[in-house]
Amino acid sequence: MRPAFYARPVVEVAQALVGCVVTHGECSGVIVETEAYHDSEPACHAFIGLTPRTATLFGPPGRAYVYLSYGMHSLLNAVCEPEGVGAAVLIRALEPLDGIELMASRRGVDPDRSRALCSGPGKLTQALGVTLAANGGDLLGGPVAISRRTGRFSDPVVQRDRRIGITKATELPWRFCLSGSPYLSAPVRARP
DNA sequence: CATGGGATTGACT
DNA sequence: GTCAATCCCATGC
Repeated sequence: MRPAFYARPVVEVAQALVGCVVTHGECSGVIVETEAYHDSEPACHAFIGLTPRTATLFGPPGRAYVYLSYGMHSLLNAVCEPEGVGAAVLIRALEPLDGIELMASRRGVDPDRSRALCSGPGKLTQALGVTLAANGGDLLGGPVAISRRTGRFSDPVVQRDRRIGITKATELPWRFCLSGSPYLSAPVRARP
């Protein structure tokens, strides 16, 4: 992935990340679901401005923004847009690729139930072993890395939907899913 | 320093 | 469908 990939409008990057591969150690998976967040809308942590918590979001693009949700789940984001703009793409679900045994053991589920491994933003970080320590790391070459589309994910069909689990700016269609994937955190909603 | 709110998940009715 | 676990951090006194 080139550095300029992330220095674009966050909604564009969110769509472009579907089909890319996230790797941490021996574990990896194909991104099948993302959401975009931007400091211009209140669902984004960066909406409140620059604070210690949001510093990573306003920093250079191509870094990992990892934060703790509900006191127990680490959520992985890719920081986007030029430095000074607070924007990131939340990685919401993966199709498991490598290290499935290890991911299953971290998740405490049967390895045969591969759809239970990474079908949610909290699940995938637990499966990959990503913690708050990854916050601020370089996604191009860091411990947590994202690489470009290959094979059958080279030219994915991506569906748009509204974002999940938020209470503000719920009308924005900033969720992106790999069409027909059985590894999503939730089905794409029917068109209104 | 005390308080309250989550970009979630899994267990349970 | 409902609900609690659990903790970082922003805010307010």
